[in-house]
Amino acid sequence: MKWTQSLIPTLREAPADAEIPSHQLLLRAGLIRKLAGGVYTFLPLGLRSLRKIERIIREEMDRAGALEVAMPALQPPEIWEASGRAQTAGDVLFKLKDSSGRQWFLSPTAEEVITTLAANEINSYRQLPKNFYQISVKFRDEIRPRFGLMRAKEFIMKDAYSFDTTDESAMASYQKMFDAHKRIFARCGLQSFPVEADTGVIGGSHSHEFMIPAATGENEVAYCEACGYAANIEKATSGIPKTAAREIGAAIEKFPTPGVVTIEALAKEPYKVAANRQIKTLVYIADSKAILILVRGDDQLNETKLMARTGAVAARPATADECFATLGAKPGSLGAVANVPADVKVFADERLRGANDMTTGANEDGFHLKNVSIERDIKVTQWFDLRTVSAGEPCVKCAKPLKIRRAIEVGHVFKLGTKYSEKLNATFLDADGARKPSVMGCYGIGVTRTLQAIVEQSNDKDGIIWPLAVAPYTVCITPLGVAPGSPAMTLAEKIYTELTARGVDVILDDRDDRPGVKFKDADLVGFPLRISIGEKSLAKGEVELKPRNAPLQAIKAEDAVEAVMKLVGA
RNA sequence: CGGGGCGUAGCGUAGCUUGGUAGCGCGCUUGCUUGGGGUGCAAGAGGUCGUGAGUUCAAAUCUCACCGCCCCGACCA
Repeated sequence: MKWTQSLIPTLREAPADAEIPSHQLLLRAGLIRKLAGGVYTFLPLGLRSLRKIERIIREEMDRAGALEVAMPALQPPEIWEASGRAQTAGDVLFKLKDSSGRQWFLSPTAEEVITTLAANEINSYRQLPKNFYQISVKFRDEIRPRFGLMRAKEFIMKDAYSFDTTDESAMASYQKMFDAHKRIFARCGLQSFPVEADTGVIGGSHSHEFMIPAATGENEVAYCEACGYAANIEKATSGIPKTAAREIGAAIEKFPTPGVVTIEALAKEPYKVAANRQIKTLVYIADSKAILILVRGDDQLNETKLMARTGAVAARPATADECFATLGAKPGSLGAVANVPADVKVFADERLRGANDMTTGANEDGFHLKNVSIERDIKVTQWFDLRTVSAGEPCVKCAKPLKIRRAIEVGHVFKLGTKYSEKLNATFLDADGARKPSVMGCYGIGVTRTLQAIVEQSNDKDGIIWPLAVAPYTVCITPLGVAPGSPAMTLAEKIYTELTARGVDVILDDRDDRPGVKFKDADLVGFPLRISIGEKSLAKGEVELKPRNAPLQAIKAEDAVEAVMKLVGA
């Protein structure tokens, strides 16, 4: 490709609405343009990288035995009603009507479609296991599109779905996909790491996310450098000890705390009740019903755990009015010792089990209770792990201190079990003559997000640094004069032709611009290799080979093609 | 949806407080110049100041509504 024949609209300055480096660079290097919030056009350069990522994905999925299919983006609501997700995932669904008034959903994912297919086409254990995948545009009515391609309303996703006869076989399919994902990200030049994850609205029992460490990531990951434990903060647990039991305290005592509505205030003079000796009482509205949650004063509730443990589909903190209606007091004086209505469930964090000598709200504004023993004085409906781990807590596996860092989620593998196959009748006749539901798994990669994650992970002050495998062009040839027939241009075209013939992606910067402009643009776009051809070095029979991430080296003009071939490993 | 901020040329921005001629840098066009890290000079083109209403002799500027965009939170590949 000749530069002047492509469209590479580089920008000196980043558009004001781009916040993070990768988003700015994708815009500045002329790879993408925004059409609307969360909706982007891929320009020629951006599309080339995208296609290379897709190709890697296809190769690895095929290698893992998955079968490529193409499912419709337009999906009938009935299958979503059947799976139950019309309600649970309703908020992200783009809904539209055709001219006859019939409703359709735009596909945010395809469990329902593939399970329907399996229900119709798979009848025998002899046909299993099977794994289907596709790479296609997905639509999600994201509450808040963000950071360019990172969270978009329309994006490209690879989604794969496995069907197995048994749990053990399903775990093997899961492991295959887990390994394939790992290889895909490695081949894209990404440093990824898998973490244990919550299963969310997709459901299922077992799940890992593939994370790319990045300060701008939307996820927090707790990990242990000693033993390798790693989990999304939404899922992570730690080996932190339970609250120490003390000598049996005296009877409960109510004491006035006028104006005290925070843990911190109660921890200060004149009360001096340490946060770890307080019980924090939270009122949540879970699926329209009030529930109470108890965590230690110095702990934070983990809402994802709350939803996962209680099975709630939607949960939010109660408003002050709702708290008052439930317990007769406002936030700041809430407690679970007295005045808890019989139909309000009380969920307590495991760390509080056995705790005594605790202080909590009295359900009377301006009063707290002390000498509370949680098992004696509070009717706990159920105990769960509900707290959020923090850095420095002992690892659950090896007790070394955990660390926490931010990361970008680029892939997610789930073991689904029979949730969908049962609801959508994806059953098969087993060797024993029994009809059984297939055991499923699903495996996603955010392809457009992966593209941006690569840029986020690999850039410097001058621009993008593309890994070889996913660069829009591998080599940029930069003649410093472009007059037709000039020595530099003639050699540039010769090298261009030879490299192209040998299967290397080359772009020839034939713009009649000053060298500085061309160098800056080549760095900004981030081509892995640049060959500069100018009169000075040409006088010595040399050209310059400049890897994007390594020092420049002068080489004999006639060695240029071989030198490139060696570096691209072809 | 709750909270915060912003909409002026392709990009970045000044002007708005205190109403009166829309300005700058980059980019673009033309000519000359320069020619190994965003060359210099000159001449140009490009704007219904997000949209609508209101106040006023007069609105980019003040008021209201709407739309769009960005950031923090809930969502997630």
